[in-house]
Amino acid sequence: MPGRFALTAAPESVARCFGLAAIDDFPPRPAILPTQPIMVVLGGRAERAEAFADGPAAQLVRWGLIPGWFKATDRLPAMFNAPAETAAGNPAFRGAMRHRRCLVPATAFYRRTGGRSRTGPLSRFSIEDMPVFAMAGLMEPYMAPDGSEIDTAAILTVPARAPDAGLVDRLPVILRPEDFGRWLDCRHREPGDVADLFRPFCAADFSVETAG
DNA sequence: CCAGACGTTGTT
DNA sequence: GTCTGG
DNA sequence: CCAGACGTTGTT
DNA sequence: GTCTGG
Repeated sequence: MPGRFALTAAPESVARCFGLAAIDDFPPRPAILPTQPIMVVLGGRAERAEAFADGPAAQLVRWGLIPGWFKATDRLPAMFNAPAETAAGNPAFRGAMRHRRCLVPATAFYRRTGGRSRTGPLSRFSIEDMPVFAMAGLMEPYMAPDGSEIDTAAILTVPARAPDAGLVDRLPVILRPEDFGRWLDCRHREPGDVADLFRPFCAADFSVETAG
């Protein structure tokens, strides 16, 4: 449940990690917050019916998924995370889970740690042998009342495993490069075919430092 | 059948 | 849109 | 997560 | 301080 993450790698580095044919330049972003634009990587035409590009492509979307059926008069929901355990059946995430699974490139994410009081220190999580890593995400287009369409996204989370339960309650789903293809292939893989990917790294797999 | 709900995490 | 509760 | 508002009434 | 909206 990162409520904050970072993407400070160079654009070429991100392009290489995700097999992107092209990438727009972007500045280092040490503190990315909900409702801000985030980069997502989606599958190409072979993997996704709505895709334009041949291969995986990056685009910017609003961090905070708005279900397509939300009415303008409703309060905008702040769905910046989605619990992976129930996402496939949840009306808010169901369509995206089936048709618009994506990757969210990051170099670190932030969480409060230490007990259930949730008043612990802010900790920075990174992965030593993966300077750029991928969080599993869901993308959903939203048609605004004025006719403009904005693309939105949420990051999937899972409960921390037993050894980490005292440190953090939930962690984002992190995908390994060998699983990118299967996750992004919404044409041939249904939610049930990718549910095995919903396991967190163990906190021991992260480098955790106190952060401001 | 219709009416109404449908979501997250959290103390920078 | 789609599911649940009444 | 942060930024910004923070009023009125009401009585199963 | 605490809630809401983004």
